[in-house]
Amino acid sequence: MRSISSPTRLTVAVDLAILTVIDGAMRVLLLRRPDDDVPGWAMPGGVVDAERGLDETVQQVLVAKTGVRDAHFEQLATYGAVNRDPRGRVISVAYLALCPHDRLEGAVAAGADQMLAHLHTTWPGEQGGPARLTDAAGQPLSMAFDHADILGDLVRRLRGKLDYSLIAFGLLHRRFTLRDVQTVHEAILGHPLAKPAFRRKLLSRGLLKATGDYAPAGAHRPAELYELLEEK
Amino acid sequence: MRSISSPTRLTVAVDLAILTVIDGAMRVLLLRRPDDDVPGWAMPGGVVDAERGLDETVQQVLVAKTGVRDAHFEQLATYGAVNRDPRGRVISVAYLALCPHDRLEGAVAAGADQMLAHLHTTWPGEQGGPARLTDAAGQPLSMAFDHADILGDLVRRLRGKLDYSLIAFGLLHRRFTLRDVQTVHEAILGHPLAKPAFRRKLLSRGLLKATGDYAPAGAHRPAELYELLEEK
DNA sequence: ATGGATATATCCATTTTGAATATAACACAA
DNA sequence: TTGTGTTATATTCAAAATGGATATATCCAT
Repeated sequence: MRSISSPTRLTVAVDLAILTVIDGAMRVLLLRRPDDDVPGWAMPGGVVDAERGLDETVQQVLVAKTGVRDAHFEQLATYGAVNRDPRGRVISVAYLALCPHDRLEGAVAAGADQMLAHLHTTWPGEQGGPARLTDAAGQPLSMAFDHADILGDLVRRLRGKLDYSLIAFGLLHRRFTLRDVQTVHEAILGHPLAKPAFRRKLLSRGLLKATGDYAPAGAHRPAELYELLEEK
Repeated sequence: MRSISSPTRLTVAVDLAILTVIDGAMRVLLLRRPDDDVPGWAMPGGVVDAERGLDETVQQVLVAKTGVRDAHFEQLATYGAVNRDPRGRVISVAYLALCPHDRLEGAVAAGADQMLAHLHTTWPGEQGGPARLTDAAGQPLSMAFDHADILGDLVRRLRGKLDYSLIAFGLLHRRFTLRDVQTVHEAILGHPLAKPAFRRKLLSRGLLKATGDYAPAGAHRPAELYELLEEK
């Protein structure tokens, strides 16, 4: 068996969009780049080394930055423009990781060097374009590299897959109300949905099982808790 | 600005699923691996070098292997398991390239070392799993690397995007009949479609313009030729 | 008890879908 | 010229899905 002679080798990194929904708004974990480095905010990431697969590297970064071990993650796309990193050629494989908000809020303290930024789009539906990231005060954040483009691609993909994938449930706890699911859908889509139609379509997917228990509520009727059926 | 000290560098390749539809069947260009190399059939590909972006590399491979310059292509996913190439660590970014069949048949002569293999699935719908590749006689082909898995992912993705993307039109000429579009859809989905419903839904997308010309036909009514409206 | 709030259920008109049938245009042969 | 086979195109109808509005249920606070 012939071995590969002397091929070009490049730096390969994974970048993680660690996503959650808080108070009906998409939030993504961003880290501030060091001062003497590429300026701006960026998604957490790490270089892929020779002994680790892509998924292993993602899991490692996820645990290192958030402490969360069991988040659902999936690959988004790979970005390899020659000048996307001014320090040198880096191929970045972007991943999405989904997490219920309290898991992240517990492990990630907002500070000067990291935050759960608000994630918006300036375009409707699945049109596409860069995302807009803002801080808690609504001020726009300056993004490093092509990370605003990557996050724009992410939102477009989320909107497309929302209705036929289990993405929404990765952002919820094991048990949730139908309203919780609707809130997640509205946060991702960026517009409100009609409640009866949403509920009907969600239940008709045959994915959910009513538990018979009810969420603690305020001065109103409590909502029933559902959970995902395990598919075989 | 700090430069990256001594990060791990890996071989990065692009692999191309060059797809077409011939006589109602999906076909993909495969090359036979050299005898002293990894055995089996594989998609054409090339190593990404430091000065070329991913898309540039794809275009280069496409022209080198087929002579086709204006095929539509898009990224599928990236495969980076540690042992996917027995010769060493290679990160493979898989791409889909779409081509009308006569463009490929003209440039790619079927032979002992390359062929337009038949591409099937053994699973229905968008369930997922490896693809099944066969030669002109229907004999299964032994695939190198993880290329059967990649092609399975490709088919699943195609089936999901077919109804709301322009994928089908990348496999057709500039002018085509509605039946041509249906044939492409049926080839990708792997099952027949009802003609009136297909036609109604296709036209209601508002993508097509009737030309007033008709395709030469045999002993039957000729079909009108349509073309894609240019979107702005 | 009453009212505010939210969950859940029901209803109805409209649109979309699936499936079947009818008509049109062409080539070829009797 | 006329009939027949074949495929394209048009029409029709019932069933299903959808959007929107309204009604009812359950809880807490007053």
